[in-house]
Amino acid sequence: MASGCGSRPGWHGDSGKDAEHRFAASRRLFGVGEKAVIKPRSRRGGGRPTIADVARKAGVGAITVSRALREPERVSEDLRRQILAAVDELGYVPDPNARALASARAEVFGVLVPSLTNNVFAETVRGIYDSLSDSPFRIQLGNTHYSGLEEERLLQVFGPQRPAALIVAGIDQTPTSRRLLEAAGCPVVQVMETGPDPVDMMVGFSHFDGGRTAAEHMIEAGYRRIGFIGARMDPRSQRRLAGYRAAMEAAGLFDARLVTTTPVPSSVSLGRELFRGALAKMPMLDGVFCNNDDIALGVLFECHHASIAVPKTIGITGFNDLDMMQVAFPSVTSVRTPRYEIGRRSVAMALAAIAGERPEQRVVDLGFELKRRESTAR
Amino acid sequence: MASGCGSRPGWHGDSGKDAEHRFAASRRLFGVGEKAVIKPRSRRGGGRPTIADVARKAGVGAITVSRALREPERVSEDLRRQILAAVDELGYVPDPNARALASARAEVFGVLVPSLTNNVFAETVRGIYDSLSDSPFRIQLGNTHYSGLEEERLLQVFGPQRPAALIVAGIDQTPTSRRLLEAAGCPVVQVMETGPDPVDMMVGFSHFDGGRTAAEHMIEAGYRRIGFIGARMDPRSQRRLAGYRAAMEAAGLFDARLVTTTPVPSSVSLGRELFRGALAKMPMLDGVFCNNDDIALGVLFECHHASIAVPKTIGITGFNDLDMMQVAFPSVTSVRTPRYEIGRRSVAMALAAIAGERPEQRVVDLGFELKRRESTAR
DNA sequence: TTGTATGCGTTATCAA
DNA sequence: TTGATAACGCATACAA
Repeated sequence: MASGCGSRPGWHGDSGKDAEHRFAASRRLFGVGEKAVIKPRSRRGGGRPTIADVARKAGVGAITVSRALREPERVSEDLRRQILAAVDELGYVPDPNARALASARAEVFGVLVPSLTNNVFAETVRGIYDSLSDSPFRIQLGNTHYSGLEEERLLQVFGPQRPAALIVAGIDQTPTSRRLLEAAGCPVVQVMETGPDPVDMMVGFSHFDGGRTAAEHMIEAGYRRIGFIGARMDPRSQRRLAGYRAAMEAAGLFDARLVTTTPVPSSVSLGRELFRGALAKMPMLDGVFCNNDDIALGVLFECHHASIAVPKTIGITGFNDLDMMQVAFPSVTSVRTPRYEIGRRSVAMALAAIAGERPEQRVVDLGFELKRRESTAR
Repeated sequence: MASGCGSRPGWHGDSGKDAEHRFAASRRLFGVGEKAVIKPRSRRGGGRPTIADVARKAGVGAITVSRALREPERVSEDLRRQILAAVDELGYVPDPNARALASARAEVFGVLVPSLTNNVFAETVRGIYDSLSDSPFRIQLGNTHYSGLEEERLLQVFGPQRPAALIVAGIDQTPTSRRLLEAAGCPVVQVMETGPDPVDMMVGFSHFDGGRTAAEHMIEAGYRRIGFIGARMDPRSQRRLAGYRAAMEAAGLFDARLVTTTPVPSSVSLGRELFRGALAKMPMLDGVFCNNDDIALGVLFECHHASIAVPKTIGITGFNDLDMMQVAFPSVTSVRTPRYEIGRRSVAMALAAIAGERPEQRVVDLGFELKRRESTAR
């Protein structure tokens, strides 16, 4: 039953015999029995001090305590000192739930990403966390699993929380998701890509240009039969492919058989497999532009296994420029993307909007940078 | 100012001229001006339907709606149908903040991990998300950055939210953190490691055993001067090192100069560097057990660069068994760790505890598995 | 099985 | 600058 997979316990289910499990027992400490002898004091509540306790101790009204904490400058020096002392002494911490209920705004950033393990999003999320770590804002992270429906569902869950801001990956929201984002009544930042018609704000770069730049580089380096290998093929990958295709067509080199894609999630081992398939299909391949660095690494390893010379026989270009690409043997050319900075910037923009500032630009393009390395140095 | 770094805008600051920014404008739609002509209807509130609206439409009491949603079996078929219809029609979604305030329990899992980009934790977190995705529980993720103080701070922030459960990485909490965890009044699961004296529950495996197993394998394979290379050196890495040392000492092979560690965060490029340093220090090294797979991959690449034969001249063993290890050239021996399953299991245990079930075992050891590959096949 | 009264801890409103 | 009062939206306790 505690197998972790398969059947899940019911959420509200018959709470069984509540054993002497630690916290279950601690629940009984509160007002449940004994029929309150004197005052019907708070039936539940965990004994934590409330704003009223602080107010009493400081000899002021509750609202003044509230103000002293949120807008110190609006409370006189004297009272502020007293209040802060009482807060300290009692160890008072405001209840975020009560606060959200009363103010109709939670100090929460909703963040929606398609994957938690893909380094690209992990880095972006890290940027968001780092930027918010010493702010009062919490983060509500949602994993859409690259699914528009999941995204809608999560947005529906996030909405009622009245988040202070929403950060979502991508620009291809479903109509329903767009409506939900617009109805959220808070700043919205679409990240990873730039594009027309932002819901509110955008931070990212052009994946089409990234793909084109990579392909152009390989063409310039002398490669001609350059394949495209892509896994997952989410909208951004599709645009990288489109950029690759544009470059290839401009050079009169495009051939549909050069393209190998799959909706299967990306991985190094998949990269190796796809490359073998591509090679079987087009033995005269002399280069590959990969969807991302994992795929590129898989290609590189297959070249080693099959004793294919890199960059002589096959040139390789990746995407994202993970740390390992510069250390690989040979080092691998890749397109460096500003994923951490995208996270930072998205928060900065949301924060500015929350503060009522009008953004200088609603759409921020952070660009990318081609890193030329040995794998394409013919 | 929107630079994303450096000075941050004040959180409560003078909200400036609130421009015609989209959401700022939408705020004005509500009761602020016009001095309510008829009834002083809700001053704030975003017009979203409340439980009272549903109750009215369904012709029942609010509490019945509440029950119909949380414990459907306690409401008659008829009413339930009517209520659900009204809910649908109105698009009613319960306010989680109000719910948390009223019930003194938020449907939130607090999750504390030391890193968001380290694949190990990313996988664990993914397991947690997957297990909770179709439950009513939200996830509050905190990044401790491998700092005990950060952990304390985050726990202090999580506490007042009254989370339904807390999942924290590691078993080396500071005394303060332990106190906070014990005072949380909810199930607590320490993950990644097993050990004595759990705060409440634990899911993981023995890193000491993992390190020892890896070292023993290399010794059996015929390696003698086996180095240890470790980055970050968090408590778990320390224990892996201890396991390695135990095995080496048991075989009479230990030498302090074989150990190369650094508190610097792990990366493939760092692995390469550390290995060069180790080799400079101990040229007769014939094998290395790495802290993790990133380091191992860096070692492998350096071997390629320096034309060192693997596994002949140098044997390599990694830790965690990332997908790429089996594809690498040569494939790399590694210790497979159940990180995703740890995430799943931790949630299952927490959920069971929430349901009042007594755990069969408070400490669950999910073990690990040594994957023998070419890199140690002498 | 259903409803009534009340409280959860905080902030908005408005008057002092 | 400060405070009394009334929400905020929902769930608990208890009665019917």
